[in-house]
Amino acid sequence: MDKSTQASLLTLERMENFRITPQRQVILEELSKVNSHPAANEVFDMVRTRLPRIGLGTVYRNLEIMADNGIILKIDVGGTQKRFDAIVEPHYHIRCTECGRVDDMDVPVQKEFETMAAASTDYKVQGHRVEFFGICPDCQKAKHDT
Amino acid sequence: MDKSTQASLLTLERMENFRITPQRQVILEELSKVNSHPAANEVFDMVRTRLPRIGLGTVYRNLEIMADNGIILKIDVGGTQKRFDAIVEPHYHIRCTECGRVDDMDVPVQKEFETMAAASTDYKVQGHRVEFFGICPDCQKAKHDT
DNA sequence: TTATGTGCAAAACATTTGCAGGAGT
DNA sequence: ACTCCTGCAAATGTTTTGCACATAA
Repeated sequence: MDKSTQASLLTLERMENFRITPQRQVILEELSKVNSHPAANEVFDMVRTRLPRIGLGTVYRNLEIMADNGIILKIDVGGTQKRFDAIVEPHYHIRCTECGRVDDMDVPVQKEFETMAAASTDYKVQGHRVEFFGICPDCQKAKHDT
Repeated sequence: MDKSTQASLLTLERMENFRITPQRQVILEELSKVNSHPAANEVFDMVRTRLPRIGLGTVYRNLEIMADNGIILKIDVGGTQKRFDAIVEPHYHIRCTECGRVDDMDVPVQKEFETMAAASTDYKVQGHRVEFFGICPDCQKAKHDT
C-alpha cells in the first residue's frame, strides 16, 4: 500500500456510518495529488483513468458526502462550477476572472472577522470566506501575446 | 415621473452605446426597491408584474449588461444562483446556509487586503470579496420551532 | 437480509443563445 | 437602412435523482 492510499484510508475513517469503497478512496487520492482545485468533472476525469466504469453521479455524490464530513473542502465561490480541495484547513483563494482557475492564497486567515461580524448581524455566524480575483500569470501572458 | 424612475434614468445614462429601454428602466427600478439580493428569476417575477410580456432572457441579458457597466452589482458568491444588488459600492455579504438568503454586512471593507494579497501571488489582483455564512434569524426560529 | 453504494440514464435547474420580428436613430 | 433590443424557444452546462442491480455488514 503506498503512502497516499494509506493517508486516504485514515482520512476516510473519519466518516461515520459510511463505507470505505474503492471509488471513495480513489476520489480522495486523486484529489490529494493535485494542487489545483478541480471541478467535479475534472475529478471524474482523473478518477476514470483508474476506475473506467465509475459514473459521474457517483463522483458528485461522494464529493458531497466527503465535504459534509469535513474530509475535503467544497469551494463554493464565484464561477459556474463548484471546486474541491483536499486541504480542509481554512484558507483563502484567488480566482482568475479569465479562465476560472483557482489557487490558494498565502494570506493569514482573519478569524477575528467572524467575531466582528457576529456583533453586526442577527445571523448565527458559522464562518467566512475570502475570495480574491484577478488575472492569473498564464492569462496575463496570453493577453500580452495577442 | 416619480422619484425612482428619475433616479434610474440618471443611472442608466452611465451606460455607453446602449439604449434606455422600458425593460431596463423597470429592472433597475425594481432592483432598487428591495433590500434583498434577488436572483434573476426573482427580478423576473418582480418586473413581470409591470411588464407581463418580458422574457426571462431579456432579464438575464440586461442584468449582465448593467453589471458590466457598473450600474448594478452581480453577487457571484456561494449558492446555486447569482444574485443582484442595486448598491454598487463594495461591501460584504452574509448568506444563510439554510435558505440561501443574502444580507448586507456592516463590516468595513478591508482594502488593505488587496495590497497584502498582491505581494503573495503572481496574479494581477483586481479585487476581493468576503462572504460570511451562517443561519439567518428566520431559520433559527424555524429550527427552534421543530 | 438489510443497509448502503454504484452505474446509468433521465430529470431538474440556472443560464445562454439563435433567430425572426420590433423599435429607435 | 442600420443597429440595437426583445420575446420566445431551444440549447447548454452543471448538478441531482430514480431505479435496478451489486456489495458489504
